[in-house]
Amino acid sequence: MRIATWNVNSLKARLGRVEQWLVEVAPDIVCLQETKLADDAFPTMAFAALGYEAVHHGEGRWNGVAILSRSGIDQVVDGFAPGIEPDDEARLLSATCEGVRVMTVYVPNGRALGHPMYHHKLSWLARLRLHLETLARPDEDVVLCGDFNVAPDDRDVWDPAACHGGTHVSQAERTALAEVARWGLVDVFRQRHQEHGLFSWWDYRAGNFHKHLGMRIDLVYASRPLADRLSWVLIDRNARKGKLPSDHAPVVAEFAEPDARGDGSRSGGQVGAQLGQT
DNA sequence: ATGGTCGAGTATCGA
Repeated sequence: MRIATWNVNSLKARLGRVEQWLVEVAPDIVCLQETKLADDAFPTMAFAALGYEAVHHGEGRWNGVAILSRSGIDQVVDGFAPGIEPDDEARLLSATCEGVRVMTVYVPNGRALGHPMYHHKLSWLARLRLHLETLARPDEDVVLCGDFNVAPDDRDVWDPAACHGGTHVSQAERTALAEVARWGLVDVFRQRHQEHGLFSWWDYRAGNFHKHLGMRIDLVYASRPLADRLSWVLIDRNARKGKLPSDHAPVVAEFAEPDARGDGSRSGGQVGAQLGQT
């Protein structure tokens, strides 16, 4: 089972590239973020034509998250589970696809340390932990993926000194993210690849992509039973290249079937951390 | 990166 996550930074602006990428990569399940669409503008038919059922939780101008699946979608929950203080923005969507509990998230950016939106971000991550506790169990197959707007550790930024004092790297954000993971999730990319400098997002400005000034903030968290079946995981840096790219690259993870071992044998050997290193 | 760019939408704001 191949699961992907991609912050597309406007699905309207990106639909052609997303369609082409789906054909090339053929994921079974896709988590999208920042569709920036209202639900009635979501391109359901375009995805159906490629064999995907889709659910979308959107609001219009900003945010917006979606799940695509080749094998059905049930038990859909928009936003936080009942009983948790609701989010008035469309940043979270949960569904069950082929026996896997799938959650797509677009965590608030935070703007600046100490800004009201920064405190909102920390509270949002605390509520995400409650959401997991409410909707899933760590001994099931659970995947939580998306744009977390937090770089989990210093290997995930180009220069920790240059980033110091900004959002995405503060101890409070990292602790809040670690609390989410402590529910019972593994960052499968970091489990498989330990090197510094493997990024999923690069600012559009100042040629940062070409200078390799980025961050790894797009993450695939899997519950232990699923993480134990990881065959390979990579960042598709090629999707950040060329005309009108998103500022994020997709992350793709392949998991073996439940009765098989995730030792990479199904992939025919070692698979690297990135596509398109140059 | 304190912004050189995008995408929203049409003046600026958010990332």
